[in-house]
Amino acid sequence: MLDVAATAGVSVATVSAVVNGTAPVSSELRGRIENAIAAIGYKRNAIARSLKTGATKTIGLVIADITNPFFTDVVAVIQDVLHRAGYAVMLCCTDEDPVQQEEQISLLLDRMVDGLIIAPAGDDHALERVLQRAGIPTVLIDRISHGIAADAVVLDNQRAVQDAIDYLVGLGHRRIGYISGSLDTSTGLGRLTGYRGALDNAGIPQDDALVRIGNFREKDAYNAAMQLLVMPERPSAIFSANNLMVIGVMKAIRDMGLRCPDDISVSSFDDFPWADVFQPNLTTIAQPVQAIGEHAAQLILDRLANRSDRPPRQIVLSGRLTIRSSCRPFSAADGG
Amino acid sequence: MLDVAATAGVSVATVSAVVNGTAPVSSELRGRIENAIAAIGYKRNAIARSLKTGATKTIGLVIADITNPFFTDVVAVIQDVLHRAGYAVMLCCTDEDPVQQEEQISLLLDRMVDGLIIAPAGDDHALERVLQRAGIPTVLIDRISHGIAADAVVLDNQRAVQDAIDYLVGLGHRRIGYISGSLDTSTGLGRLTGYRGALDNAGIPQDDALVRIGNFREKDAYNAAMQLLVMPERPSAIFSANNLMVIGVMKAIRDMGLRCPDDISVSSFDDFPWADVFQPNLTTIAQPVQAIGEHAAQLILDRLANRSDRPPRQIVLSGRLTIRSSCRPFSAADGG
DNA sequence: TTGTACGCGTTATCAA
DNA sequence: TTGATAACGCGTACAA
Repeated sequence: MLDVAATAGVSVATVSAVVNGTAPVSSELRGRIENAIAAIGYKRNAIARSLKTGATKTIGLVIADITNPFFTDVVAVIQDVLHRAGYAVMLCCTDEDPVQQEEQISLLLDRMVDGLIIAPAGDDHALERVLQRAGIPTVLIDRISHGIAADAVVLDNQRAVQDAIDYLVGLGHRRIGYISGSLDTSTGLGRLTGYRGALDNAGIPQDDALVRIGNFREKDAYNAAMQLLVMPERPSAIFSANNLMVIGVMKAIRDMGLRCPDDISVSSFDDFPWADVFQPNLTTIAQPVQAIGEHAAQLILDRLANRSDRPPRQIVLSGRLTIRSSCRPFSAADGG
Repeated sequence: MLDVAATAGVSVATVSAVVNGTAPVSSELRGRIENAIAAIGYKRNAIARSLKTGATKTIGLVIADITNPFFTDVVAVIQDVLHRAGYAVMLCCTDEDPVQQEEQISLLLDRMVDGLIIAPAGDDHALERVLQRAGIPTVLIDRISHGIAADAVVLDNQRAVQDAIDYLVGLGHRRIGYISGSLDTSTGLGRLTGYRGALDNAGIPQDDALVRIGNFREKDAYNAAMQLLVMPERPSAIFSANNLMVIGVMKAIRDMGLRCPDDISVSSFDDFPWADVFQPNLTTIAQPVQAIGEHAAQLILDRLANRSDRPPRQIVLSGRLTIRSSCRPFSAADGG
């Protein structure tokens, strides 16, 4: 910028004024300056700018797993909206580990991101403290941590799972296995509550042996499903609380020499783009990824624009049960 | 840092010395300073540091599509290695669009990333110029742009596709449809070359009508496959040049009332984690995503460490044909 | 309308 | 071993 000022024969203040359009400059000088900028190939140094303004125009995005199609869909939307608004986004993955989560957030905070969008891993109080000390706008997505008063966009998990289980019950299933996510998360909890609620509504007694923890991961879900499948009286249907886990469930079913939906019905949370071309066509709960991403981005943008300390907003969206062909009617006579 | 120095009763230089361990400090002062740091809750400002040192400890990662499982797998590995080395990574998506690509790179450059890892979209000369002017370490992954002399890690695309087509030919297929990626990319080109080479080796005449451009996207591939399927003498097998496109191919097959592999065999580039649990079990070319990510991260780290202008290194890895059950033997008697 | 000069939080150089 | 001070590149009062 010094160079530009020198070659244009003006002061740096004037150059700054035209670069930022912050003050009126005579068209003659503006021309000289613009020429000089083009000639030198000058680009404003965002680091120095950030140091001065205290804003990096960067926001941190923390998710559990970049390999999970649900998260990537949401990330794509968020990035799109934020980029359009002039923000860069820094993406970090926690691998569902609270320790890594703290490291990643610390990394982001070090780099002075202006805001944070987080899908929390674990209901850790550490997160609460870190966020408090950070003192920057934060929006929680997918999962919320109780005790953290922040903007959030979540799903009505309970309602969604209840719909799915209602559907299975309507098909005649009474022994429905449930592969749960980690109960340290609001999603894990909410979805399980939906399962239990549906059972209660249908007058089906709860059987704890039918509920296994899969921690939202394929491998754990595989083991969990295995335990379900070797039961003397195995369930006639299995519901998986997310997309990664249903892969594990299907592998377990295959390895046990069973077939879906002939021998066992399967349904899961989260949709796949290929769900209606590959067999079995999975009956799933599709999340409104587009809306989730847009709302999350908009919430953080609002906070960034209005420093006002108005109360946190929580946006609750609905999932949509998408019925395909992985679930079969069942009657007791089918054995099992 | 001023505050720390004040409360510890020392100069900022001394504080800096203990924070960075850059100069020996008497244990007494060190103690005072560490206490002061703890008391104040001081955290070093990375922005100011970057302004001074000229390094942001951040590297930019540019891919086409965060929704593509191949890219996400690679990104996960790269992030892991780079984080471990103390670098943050800023992820951007180009959506296969050279214009967006230039914008995203510009965004990254503005923020003074120390290095760039790019999966180029289009063989654009613009990229060459941008990179040249950027003057920072760059490694290309997946695709290379001719004329850009940079470190790169790519696949032997030609060999891999040739293996797959050889396999189909061995099964008796002679009319093999090919859904190509954009021919502006080295991958699109290399893979098509593999297809043509395999045909030549087998003495099968080239039929341009069997080659359709799908631009690496599901929707375009759907249309391309449709054109193949309505041909009077439709192909007995289709090869798709990537993972997104094979979904489109399968949708086209379904919409035409055809079945795979009964009516038509299908194979594709890129593997899926669920490929052997959902039907048809796709025969694919699996890329060594772990190795790609590790090499890419290592190359950029090397460049960052040694400013030496040693010649660019190109690492070429091999794909692995993974045979499942989406391809059937074919004889002319089968009709078609 | 334009220019001067200071400060943002660090690090690096040099002198003490 | 420690401290004073000059950059790093930019924005912005304030003065002209």
